[in-house]
Amino acid sequence: MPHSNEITQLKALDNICHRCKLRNLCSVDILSASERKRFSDVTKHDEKWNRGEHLFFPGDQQRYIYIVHSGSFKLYITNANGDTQITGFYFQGDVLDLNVPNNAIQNYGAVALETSTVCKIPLAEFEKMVSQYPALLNAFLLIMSREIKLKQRMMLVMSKMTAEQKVADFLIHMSTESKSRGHSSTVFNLSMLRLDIANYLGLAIETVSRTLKNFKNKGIINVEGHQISIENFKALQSFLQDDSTNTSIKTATISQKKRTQR
Amino acid sequence: MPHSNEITQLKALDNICHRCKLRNLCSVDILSASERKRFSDVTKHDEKWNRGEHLFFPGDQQRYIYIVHSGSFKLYITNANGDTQITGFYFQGDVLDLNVPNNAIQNYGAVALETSTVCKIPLAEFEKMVSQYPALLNAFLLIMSREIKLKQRMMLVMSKMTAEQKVADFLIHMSTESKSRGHSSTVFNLSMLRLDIANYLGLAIETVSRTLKNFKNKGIINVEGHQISIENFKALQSFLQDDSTNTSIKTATISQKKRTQR
DNA sequence: CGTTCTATTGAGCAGAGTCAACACATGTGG
DNA sequence: CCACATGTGTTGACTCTGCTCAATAGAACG
Repeated sequence: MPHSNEITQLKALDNICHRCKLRNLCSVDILSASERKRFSDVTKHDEKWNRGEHLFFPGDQQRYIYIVHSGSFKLYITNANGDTQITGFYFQGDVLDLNVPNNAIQNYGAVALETSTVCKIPLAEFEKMVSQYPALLNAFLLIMSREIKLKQRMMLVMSKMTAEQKVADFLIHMSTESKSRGHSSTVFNLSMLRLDIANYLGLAIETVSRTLKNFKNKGIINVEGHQISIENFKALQSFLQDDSTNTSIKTATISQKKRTQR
Repeated sequence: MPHSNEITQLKALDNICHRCKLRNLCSVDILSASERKRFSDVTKHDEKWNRGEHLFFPGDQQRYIYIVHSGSFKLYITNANGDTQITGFYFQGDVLDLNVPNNAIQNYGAVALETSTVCKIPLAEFEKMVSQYPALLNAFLLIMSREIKLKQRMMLVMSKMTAEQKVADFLIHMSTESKSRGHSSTVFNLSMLRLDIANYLGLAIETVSRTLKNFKNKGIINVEGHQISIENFKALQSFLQDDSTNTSIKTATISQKKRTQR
């Protein structure tokens, strides 16, 4: 293959990968041009998944690492009882399933929340590359570390927050995610169902519905189906603050702190 | 240094590290003799920590990886409000803080639950070794992957289980941990306080106390302070099973399934 | 051997779950 | 293109688990 052709390909690749920004492993910042070329060659680009389709199932033997190129996915685990717990939502540029050692069987599944595209890299190839290009190791570590931190944080959210706080925290989180991808931090789309939000936060779906309504009535947010706009960001944040000093919109609700720590 | 001397040192090291078993990075199975020697040289062995002392604080800049050699630790995170959430307990052979990229500031702390000893490895040295010895990468991946899985599982525990189920699950978990270290799976010591258990599971301390009492009254466990013995393992497990088909000891309690999934 | 930490026990309350009915949207096939 | 079915979301009424408050009892430590 002539050299000029490779350059052309690489430019096209950069064009595609550009959208994935810093979370993407083949980011321009991390790898050299030749490394990227190698990466690109082993990657399957832009495969399409429809809403509700599984990227992979619990019990599958894992052979790929997935990078969300457009759209969104939910990750969930199940236990012996068939209870399921959504453990995270993944958007453009996020990396799925980095944490499964080669050929291990993962116990979780991933489902598209809307029409989405992913790039996938064979796990074996990826591991080969990690040992060859030390620059990758850091990116790798960073992603897994981020994953652990997010999960630890969710443990706190689940055990220490009231329903109101959980939903407020979720909206702030989604806002931040939207912003970090160059979109609006105040107006965005919740691609997941109310049921998914409820499951993720450890609430009943009715509670999520009521809480959103409540926020809307107070003028803190505007919500029409899956379309969300945050009208008063500070009010949302104030739900997460403790206590007494709280001068927030909170009117009737006697905002009682939840649980455990006294 | 004469060769025979190195051999002697290595034997002594193996003797120490033997206890750490498979979770330990310097395990005999993973590294060659020379690699182990190198590892040993950069490791500070067997430093002692008393109950209540911090191995590290939230906000510290991380410079070491810690391996629990004896005793136990709790890991916790805090948020802006000062709420704390215990995210895990760590015992002999467990690796702490593998997931923090070099020089990053971690947002969690670790506290000794009893008099304990740890080996510590400078993070920089460790990363150097990972890039040199590919065998380490796998061990590394495995540990982080295990960490993520545990946290994901705790999300499910916290959002889907009743208080009774949480405590039952915790006891089974502790039993498994004890067994995996070559100790008894039925008689063991809970080195953490009731408060820690409660915090970890997202319960009030009173609820933990009452649930343990309840299990004791039913003859499922025997508990005297921190000393636990499990009298009826199957009964404990049956709390985690769903439903109707449940032929467990559960007598009066109308065992209602919790939350969300219908 | 008192002081402080930790754990137990009881009483009462409320946040959020369950159950149930309905509303709205989307999609499918006759 | 309408009728029906199905999936999703909202709202109301009621219940219950597990939290809060409070008081006391052990353990541990200096």
